Amino acid sequence: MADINVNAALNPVQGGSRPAPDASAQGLRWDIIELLFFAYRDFVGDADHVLETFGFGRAHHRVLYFVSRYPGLKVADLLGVLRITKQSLGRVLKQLLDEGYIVQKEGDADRRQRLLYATAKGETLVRRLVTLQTARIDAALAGFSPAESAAVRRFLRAMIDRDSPDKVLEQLLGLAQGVAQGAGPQEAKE
Amino acid sequence: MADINVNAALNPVQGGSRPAPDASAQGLRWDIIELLFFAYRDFVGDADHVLETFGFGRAHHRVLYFVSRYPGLKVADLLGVLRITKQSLGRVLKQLLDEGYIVQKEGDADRRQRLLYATAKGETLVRRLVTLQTARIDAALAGFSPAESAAVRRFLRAMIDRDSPDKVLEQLLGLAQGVAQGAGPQEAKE
DNA sequence: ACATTTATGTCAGCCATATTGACGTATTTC
DNA sequence: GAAATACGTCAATATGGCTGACATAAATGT
Repeated sequence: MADINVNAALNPVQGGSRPAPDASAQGLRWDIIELLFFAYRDFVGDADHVLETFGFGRAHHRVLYFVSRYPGLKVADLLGVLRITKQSLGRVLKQLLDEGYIVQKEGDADRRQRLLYATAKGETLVRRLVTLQTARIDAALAGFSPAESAAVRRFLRAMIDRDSPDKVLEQLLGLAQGVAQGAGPQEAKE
Repeated sequence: MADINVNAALNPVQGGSRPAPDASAQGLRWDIIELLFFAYRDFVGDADHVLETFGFGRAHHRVLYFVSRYPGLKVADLLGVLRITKQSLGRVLKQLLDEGYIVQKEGDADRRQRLLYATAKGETLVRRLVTLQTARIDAALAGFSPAESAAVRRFLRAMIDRDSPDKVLEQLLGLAQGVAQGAGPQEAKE
């Protein structure tokens, strides 16, 4: 019933058939923009549902995820990666510490640092979330040739700012692809 | 200086070299998960900067975008697409109406409906944002063969929930790929 | 040794965006 | 005429960002 009107209205203008009023859609990537929006929405949605049952939000997820993935992360690094302020991080981090998902350890060389590590409890939750999201990714990549999967990866990598003020994670993404060993800031300079 | 410690800590554990404490990382897609996070962050970041100068946020962007792309969208449809509540939409939509980016028209068949349309002013802003994001996508896809681009698109499509309660946009995504004409809810059933 | 810088934490308050619940109003439908 | 629908809105609340200010401990520089 409602569907009748829905369908009447729901023909995308720009990428579709109509001549498009003003400038038409010269080479604009409406399709990919939209696909990214929905893909990401559903991708994070997987985790959101689980997190809700823990009384956590996306902020907790991001913090716990990166701490788990990069054990010994400094608070400052985390701030750089997440691009949020100390104060914003403070709240969520405190919760994760209080509830035993993360622990802090004094830095060896620099005792001002509070290096962050996920506890077993934290690792368990992260793994659960990663497993969920992996299932979606696996399903999406089902039937893809190695070349096609590689193309997807290359695309995502190329979508990321190279020249960002991150320092930290941009290097990590250089690593994340397979360089894993060398700790140097080389590579990933396109 | 800080980089020394950074590099010491920043070896990803799961996908990397270490044996990984507990379960190891059996087939988990850490890399793609991370790539998606950063890719999306930077992708929406493009628009965020522009929107800031207009006093708008992401919420405004999403509303304006979909109204522009699917002229005549009903309020209820928009709520379904964005997955937010009427109240949340209300504020943002009111601003966009007040400032002349969007107009409402009574539905022909059903005069209770307020069909939404972007004004020229609204279209201009949307186009600017889409152009920005298109530039990033174009850059990312530079040098991709048609088959590789297609793989990227297929991946993104496959990441989206098929069985979602959206009705609306899931059909649109069926359309968005090229079916554009038929208004039927067929296709895209994997 | 003392001053400065750095790494971190924290207090207080603000803003944007989301939520739920309740209610109002016009319009369509049964 | 009653009920359901499409939409708007009021009020209260939560989350996750933000800025500014200030505190403490440890490292660093002169």
